[in-house]
Amino acid sequence: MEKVVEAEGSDEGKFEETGLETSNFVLSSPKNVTDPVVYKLVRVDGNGRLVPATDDELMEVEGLLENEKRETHIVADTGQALGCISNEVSPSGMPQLESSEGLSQSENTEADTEKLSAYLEETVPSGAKSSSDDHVTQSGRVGECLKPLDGPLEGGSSTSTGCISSKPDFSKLKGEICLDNLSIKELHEVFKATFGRDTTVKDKLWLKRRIAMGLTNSCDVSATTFVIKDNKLVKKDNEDGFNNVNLGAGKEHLAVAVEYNEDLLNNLSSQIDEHQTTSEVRLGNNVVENNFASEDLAADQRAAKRVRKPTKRYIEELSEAESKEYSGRSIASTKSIGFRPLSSKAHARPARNVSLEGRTVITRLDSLGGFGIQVPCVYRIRRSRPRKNVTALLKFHPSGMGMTATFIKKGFDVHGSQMDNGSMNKVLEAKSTPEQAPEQFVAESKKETTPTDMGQNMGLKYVDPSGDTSDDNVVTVPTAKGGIRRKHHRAWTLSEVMKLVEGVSKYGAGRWSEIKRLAFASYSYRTSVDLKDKWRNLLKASFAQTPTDKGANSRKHPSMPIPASILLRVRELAEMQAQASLPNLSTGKLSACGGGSVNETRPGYL
DNA sequence: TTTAGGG
DNA sequence: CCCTAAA
Repeated sequence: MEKVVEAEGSDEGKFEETGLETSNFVLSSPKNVTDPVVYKLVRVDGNGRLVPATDDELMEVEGLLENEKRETHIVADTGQALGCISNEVSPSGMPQLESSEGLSQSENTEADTEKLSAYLEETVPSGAKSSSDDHVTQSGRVGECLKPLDGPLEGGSSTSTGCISSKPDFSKLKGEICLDNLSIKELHEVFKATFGRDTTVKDKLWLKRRIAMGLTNSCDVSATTFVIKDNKLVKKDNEDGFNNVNLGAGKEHLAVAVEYNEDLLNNLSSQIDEHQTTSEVRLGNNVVENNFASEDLAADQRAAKRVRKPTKRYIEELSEAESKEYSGRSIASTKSIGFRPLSSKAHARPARNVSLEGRTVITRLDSLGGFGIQVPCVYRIRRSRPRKNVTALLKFHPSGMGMTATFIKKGFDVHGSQMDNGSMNKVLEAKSTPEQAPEQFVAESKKETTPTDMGQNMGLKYVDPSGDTSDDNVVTVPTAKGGIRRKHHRAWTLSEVMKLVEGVSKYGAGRWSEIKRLAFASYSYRTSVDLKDKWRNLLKASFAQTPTDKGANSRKHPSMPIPASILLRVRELAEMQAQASLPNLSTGKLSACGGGSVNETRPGYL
């Protein structure tokens, strides 16, 4: 808190490049951060010059920090809203926010997101960085980005809301869930029930927040007490009466310090989530967790993830992830790298382009504040089907590994230089599977909006906090035909199940690809087949277990107990559809065939 | 490519 | 979950 760092030229350049012209915002260059608590105090005045914050400003900022700790989420939210409004008002490409109130507000938001993205940039040395970076930045100033941002906002909640109407009940808690009274162990259970994965985090607050996020489909869980009712967080303290005035404070030359606040990160990740594609979303989530870890809350959790060491599989997936996930954004990222001051950064972070989704932890050597510091990075590796080519390749050439390695290495170097390797381009093209863009989601959610209880949760953005951070267990199963096939297992989270149920209710069972596309756009894993299988299982479970209501619930460990409410819904849907399809066919046939055909079916019985 | 069903 | 036949 005592350090005031001047933003680097590179950052300045970046902002200019990205065309930011808002009168003032705060820069952050986490690179210089030596202590994960806060940082960067820089003031920017109208002409874009950077001025190191003075001690006075520092004090001022400290005051603000107090506020921010509590109100950050609100600030961000209102800022968003404001941004939307002002953008709608002046869609003419005049993104400037005019009212002084609005100015300072959005300014703050922008600053926050900016900082966060900067932080992300640091924490997530991936190609996604620059794009997400730009994205966020733009969303702050250009209207176009706010639109897609608005859509998923509704859609996200709409999809999950419908089915949450049956509250997730953890057998112990009905209706109202009060996380405050739970022990850590209980919180762990709830956590698992909510996200389908275990956590080793022992921090109650963290758990509560996380769970609350999951249950409320919102990131806005920065309250200090956690009582969840009707999927909404009941806050004891400060009501929403707080009206975004406080922070506005109408400071033209505002120096804002941003701490590594969970709220901010959550908000950011949610914002990113809005319009980023899956992998980036994952990154966001990872960052959140990672950050928590850096706050020594989830250290062990991270440690758990670090266990697995890179294997052949890793290499394989690595290369695949690179080609598959990286492709879409790689263009953009290289582009942005192009106009970036220079790749001194890039050199500092060789791990950057390894893989967007890599879950494997790589510690990269980074220079933070002049010290060489090992920064653990969590990457996710895209789950993928085994590639026959690769395995074949590896079999044939003992050097197969080597090849793959060089391939990857190229990925490293690709950076600014163009990809000279034709084959690589080819791979990229071939493998590039542009994930379903948010737009689709938006459109869909718009037209699918049902008048039910959707409205209330409208504004809440849902980030499946467990989402992609959960481990994917890869188990190798020996197969008869000599090969060994890998079995990926990814526990279905409650939210996924709910999405699925809702998807089925909307589009009907059997239209898996539709459901996958529309309701699971953000889950790049979960193929339509997966959905189908899951539904099949749900069906089985619902019919098998509904009679004895406690069946699955009493069973503790086996697998995540699916809330009875959901099973009920499943059964209803199943029956509905059974009756929806059968009568149609039978009536059709009967009416068409008339009485003549009666004999054919069951002559003896009639 | 997507679905359905078996393993 | 994976695999595969059929559409």
